[in-house]
Amino acid sequence: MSRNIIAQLRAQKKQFNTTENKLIDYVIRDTNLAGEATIQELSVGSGVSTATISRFAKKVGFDSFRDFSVALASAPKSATSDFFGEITDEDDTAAIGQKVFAGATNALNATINNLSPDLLDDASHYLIHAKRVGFFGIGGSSIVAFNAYHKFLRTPLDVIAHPDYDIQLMQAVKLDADDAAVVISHSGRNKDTLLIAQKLKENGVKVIAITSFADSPLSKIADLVLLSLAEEINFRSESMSSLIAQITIIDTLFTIVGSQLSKKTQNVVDTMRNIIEETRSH
Amino acid sequence: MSRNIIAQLRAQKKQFNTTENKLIDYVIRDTNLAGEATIQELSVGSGVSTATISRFAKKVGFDSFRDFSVALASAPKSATSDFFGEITDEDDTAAIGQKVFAGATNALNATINNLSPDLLDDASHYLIHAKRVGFFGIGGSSIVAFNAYHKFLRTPLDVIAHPDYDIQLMQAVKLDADDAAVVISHSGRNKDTLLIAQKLKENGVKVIAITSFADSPLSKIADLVLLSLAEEINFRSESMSSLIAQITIIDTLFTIVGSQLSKKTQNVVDTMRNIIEETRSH
DNA sequence: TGCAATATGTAAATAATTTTCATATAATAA
DNA sequence: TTATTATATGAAAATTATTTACATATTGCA
Repeated sequence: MSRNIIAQLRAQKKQFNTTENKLIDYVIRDTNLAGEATIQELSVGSGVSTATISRFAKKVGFDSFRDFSVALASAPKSATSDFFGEITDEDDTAAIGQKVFAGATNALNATINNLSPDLLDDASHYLIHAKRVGFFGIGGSSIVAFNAYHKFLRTPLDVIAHPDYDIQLMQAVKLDADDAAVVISHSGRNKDTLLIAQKLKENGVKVIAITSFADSPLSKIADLVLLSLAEEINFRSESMSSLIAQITIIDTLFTIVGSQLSKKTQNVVDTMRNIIEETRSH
Repeated sequence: MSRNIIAQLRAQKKQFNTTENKLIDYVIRDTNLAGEATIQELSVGSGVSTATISRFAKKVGFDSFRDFSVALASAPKSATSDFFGEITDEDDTAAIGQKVFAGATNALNATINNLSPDLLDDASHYLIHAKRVGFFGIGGSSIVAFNAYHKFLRTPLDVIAHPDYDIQLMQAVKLDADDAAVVISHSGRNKDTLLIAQKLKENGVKVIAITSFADSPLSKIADLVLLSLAEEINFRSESMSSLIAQITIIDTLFTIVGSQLSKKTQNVVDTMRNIIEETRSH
């Protein structure tokens, strides 16, 4: 019972007559209400008799109105919509928690739905074949860049990163056409970040941008853009959720690169993980 | 109708008697089937009379069995389960991307479903009323701690953090009973982290732990534990997803603290954001 | 325009659900 | 441990919801 009855009714409106479309319109208008209603309530609301509704349910492929009703109730809702929205002064702790987490979940869904596997393939190809890989980001994005550096240290790739802008700029200037860079910026418009990207571009470095805006200056400079999407509820929540998406894009690249390297890489991962990451306290 | 009736029934099994739990078990075993069944079918399947089922529906807060049935039909399915699993050598780029993002999404859902608003209230109370707040984490968790520091710099709170273990230890030793600390560790067993937590505890600092394991040594030391949950597919993916959950817990605390402070705080946030975070390139 | 086919709604027939009542079970007090 | 009281359960009666039959209205075709 995973068919989406609403999508089906929308697509097939032309195949039904006037009375049936009266019912369809009523059901589509408020699917939640329709899914909870008895056939009598639906009849009063739509102006179609219960007998016709019963027949309609059979016509669209159900054994009974009851089965049709179940399909309405289980039709996909717009995900997490009840808890998705701007945090207001009236929100208590539970509501704030739900909204922050819903924002992050929606950012993840939006981002993966937009990410092209071909772009991911190209990006991981750049990383694997580069002599050296640099990760760059300013402000909040420096945390993503440093997290990326931290993760890719576990691969055989030669990677560099630094939290300070001045040192990032010096690192960028020293990279050349044999290298690759991942430049991370939520807006894609930060002046310092753009200067770094510009230097990289001038040196022929392959530039992978991770940003939220496809038409930003950073996207125009980059050879390849991976979008980290987040709903624009307000600026504060957007950049928080976007950071979650950025980190998960890095995780994905790291996993793809790891998967495409040899079994020896797996051993390096295990060994370095044990040394650096966690040591049992016994 | 956004309540998750299955999660509710699972959480409240202790509040029901033998016959009622017979019904609950039957319903949980196959929620899809139960959502489509008439009360008679459910009675035959579960061995509970239709009269008792009708009463049970009212007991758990519905007006009628029909409404209960609708709730079953519209209960959330296991999110993105089709793509949730271990990354294998046969996975192509698209599958890897889906699985990494599904792992992150599931971590977020598991974490928010377990987070108690009372605990969040207590944690934000500690933070707001502390003279100074320190964020501590080693290895991958240091990134979460530094991200937290970066975010809470935007609040009027006096906050400290440092990526190096030696300096974190020195900072911990200097905190006292007027202060609060957030200690972040995925496993809750890292020796360096535990030493820091121990020093904090000895000094009477209020310790908030963010960890994935409720019965870890860190949880035992802490005054308050916020769990960052992630399915244990394998160690690598679990700690990646757990980091996403940790960051989102920090985001939630930051938002709650911000919401509980004055409108003046909002202005501080806006001003500092413009100065530090992003500058338009024109 | 007229006729045949199809659709619709009312009402009767059937199915599903709720409530009542008698009995069983669990909890409590002596 | 036993007796009493309170509560739960299921069978059956009462009520509500749904489907189908039938009469009439509407649509499509020649």
